[in-house]
Amino acid sequence: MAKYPFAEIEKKWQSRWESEKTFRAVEDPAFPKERRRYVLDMFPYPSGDGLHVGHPEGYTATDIYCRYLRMNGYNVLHPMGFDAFGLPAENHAIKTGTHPAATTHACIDRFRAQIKSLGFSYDWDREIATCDEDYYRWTQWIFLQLFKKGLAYESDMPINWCPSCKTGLANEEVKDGECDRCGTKVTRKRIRQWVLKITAYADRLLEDLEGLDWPEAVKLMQRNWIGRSEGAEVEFGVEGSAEKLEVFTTRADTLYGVTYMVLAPEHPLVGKITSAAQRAAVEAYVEAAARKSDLERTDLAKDKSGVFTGAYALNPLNGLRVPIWVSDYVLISYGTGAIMAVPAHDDRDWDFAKKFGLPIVQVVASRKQYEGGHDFSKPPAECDIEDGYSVNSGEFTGMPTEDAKKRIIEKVEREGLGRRAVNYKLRDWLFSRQRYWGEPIPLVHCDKCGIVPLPESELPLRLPETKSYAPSGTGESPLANIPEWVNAKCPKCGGPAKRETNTMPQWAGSCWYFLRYLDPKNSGAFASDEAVKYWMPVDLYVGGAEHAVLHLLYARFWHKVLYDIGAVNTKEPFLRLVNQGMILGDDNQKMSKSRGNVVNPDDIIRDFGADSMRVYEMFMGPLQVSKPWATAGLVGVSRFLEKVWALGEKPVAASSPSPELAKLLHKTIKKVSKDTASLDFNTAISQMMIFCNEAARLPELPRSLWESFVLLLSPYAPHLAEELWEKLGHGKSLARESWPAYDEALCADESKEIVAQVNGKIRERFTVPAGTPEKELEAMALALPKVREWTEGKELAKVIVVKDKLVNVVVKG
RNA sequence: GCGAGAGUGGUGGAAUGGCAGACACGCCAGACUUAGGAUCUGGUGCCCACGCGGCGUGAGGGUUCAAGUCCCUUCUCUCGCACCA
Repeated sequence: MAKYPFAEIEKKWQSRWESEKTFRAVEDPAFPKERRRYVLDMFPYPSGDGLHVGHPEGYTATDIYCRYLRMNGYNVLHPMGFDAFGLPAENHAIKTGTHPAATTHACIDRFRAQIKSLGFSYDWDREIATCDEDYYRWTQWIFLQLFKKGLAYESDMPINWCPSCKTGLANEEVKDGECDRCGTKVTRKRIRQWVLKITAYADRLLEDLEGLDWPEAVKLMQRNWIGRSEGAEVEFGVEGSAEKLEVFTTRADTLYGVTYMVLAPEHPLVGKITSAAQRAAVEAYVEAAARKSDLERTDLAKDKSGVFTGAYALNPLNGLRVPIWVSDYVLISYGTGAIMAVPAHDDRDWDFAKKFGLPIVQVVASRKQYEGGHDFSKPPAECDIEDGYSVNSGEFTGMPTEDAKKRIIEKVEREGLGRRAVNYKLRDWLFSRQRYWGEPIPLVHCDKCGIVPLPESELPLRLPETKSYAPSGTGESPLANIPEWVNAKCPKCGGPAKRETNTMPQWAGSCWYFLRYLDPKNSGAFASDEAVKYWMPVDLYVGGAEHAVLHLLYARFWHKVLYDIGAVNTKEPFLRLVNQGMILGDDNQKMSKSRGNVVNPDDIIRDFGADSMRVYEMFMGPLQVSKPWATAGLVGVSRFLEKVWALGEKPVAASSPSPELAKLLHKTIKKVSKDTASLDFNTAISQMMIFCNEAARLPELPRSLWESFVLLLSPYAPHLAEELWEKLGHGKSLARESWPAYDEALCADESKEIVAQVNGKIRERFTVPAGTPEKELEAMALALPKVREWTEGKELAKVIVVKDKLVNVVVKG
């Protein structure tokens, strides 16, 4: 049998789809809202390496789903674009002097061609690239809205600095103390930065997760990242000083157990309260801590360090005098940067107290201890962080932890010593990068007027041309070296002003790209209200799990801001999220150049065709799990498509199929429909293989049977299916043909094989008409020779009958 | 350390609490051929005194007439977080 001419067929149909604009999406009001779907892929960063077999996995999944939806009468928006600002192009520019735009556009062209070679049904008229002026104009516009709402501010807090990328990083971009991008150890650096107040949206970002159809794991990661915790801020007096020491605690019930206080080394009070005797030691400690990177600070987590300040704090509840220490186990960036230490009920405080010989007082007891008359005047044997009953706690002694918390906070509030408070792990988003290849931040610094936003009419603020892309060396972006660009007029007073030289991080463009697809050519707005209303929100968003917090949290934040200013109509951008699993190398390891296990989609398409590539990637296993690539497995899928092609060469008959085959067809339609709708593509393909194996036995194919099958196959192997459809005499693409319907009655078997079990073990099988009553099944089973053999001489305890399935005879003895 | 998920043939993987291993790869045998990753037919979890008997879903318990599936304990792997008071 000749290999089917996939190369020819695929080229033919791809160019036909393109010239006929088969997959153009139009905002046709004839489709009611519930008949519209927005199906989105996470757009790629077009790297110089080209497409990876991991990319087409998600893209194939959404493509199959979209094709299925169209055939089921949905109007589908399915766009593709490019996340095009980013460091690799800039680094290449530094080395070679090539403009990053040139590099990027070359990469985009390559990516686009590769993506097109897989025959995806994108509406290419809506393609966008985040580095295009026409696109980043609106990224800048959104930034200005954030600025105007007071959600963007300058700060020169110490930031995470990647010495290799020569740029600041958001907390989310630091993994294990290393740069998320290049793996370089992150250090700390103080430079002026732009920061977005994402924390102002913390509660909403948390609450609105509830209604989303997202993987629980991703929601959990976001919840943990936001890290909301409820507690109280309590003020401690400082002995011999007017200063107040404020701490945040979630365990107000342990206030009587405070035996010392700890300030973060960066805490402003450190310098003020340190005694003369301790000053030298404290200063040395603070300096040493400042020199440590975040990684070093967490590396030393096991072994606590610290210095006594010589000062004492006064417990607001019991007046007890406790020493104030400085230690880097307290973080300046969380809560108030100071803690009340309760070593009896906090592991970290326990370790610290043990190391420095500080007192430990038990104030919470387990029920057992409490009722057993335990002696609470002695220090406890171990640290216990569980809830229980308050002890050694004055008027609160005896209360369960929950009550004690509430009552103590009430008392603290009543007496003006503190207040109920909520804290978040989430920090504001470090939004500026000291790089060239990103969106310029559309602000100027004017001596007279301060920070002034550019008028919206002056957008886009274009990146200037330059010869040198190298960082300025001062930690500022290369833009700072271009005086013609930096020196500008203040839009407010007309006086001299300097442009902001920081650029935006790569996340900026991807925060809203799904909105630009709605109306990509609009020059008066990022998208028209009509387009937003027509398509939003995104019904299905498919992409890698690596974006679980970063991109998805940032995009949600921007979307909420846009919602607040009335620019979009939904609180959340992505209704349903699916993470495709990673495709590993055939050695079960992550694909990487250094391991030499990378598979190039171009090679696969050349040797086996795009349809084989598509079907194989879907046949490997469930979309959501990681699975290793096996070219041997691909061969199996390729053979399947060859077999389909061979079927297409059989004569087509007007006859109707045999009842058995008709039944198989209807079962196949049912299973493929259900599994495609639920993205269970692997089992849908398996069912089509079963159908083909049967159909291959026929000398000729009944037309109705074969046409239905070709339509079922078309979302999976669209080129092959189109060709077969044409061979069947149809002049038009099958992309908008109706999806085959199945007859439920025809799916049911009229006879069933019943399993006869004795004590749960299968002893015999027999066939009966479907729907045979339980009573009859029982009688038939009991009469079987094998069953009689195993039940002989034993007492019949009971018989369980499951209609159309089994009879289980339970005997004793 | 904490949190989440996953462990099924030689391999990828199927199984509303009801026949474990669909489909595919690989392998074995045969047919047709004589080499462009061919096609077709049959077989293929393990053990066995091969009697259609026994054992089998990481391990150990439990619930149930019936457990890969539900519950408890435990081990291993993957991912995420990691002094967040």
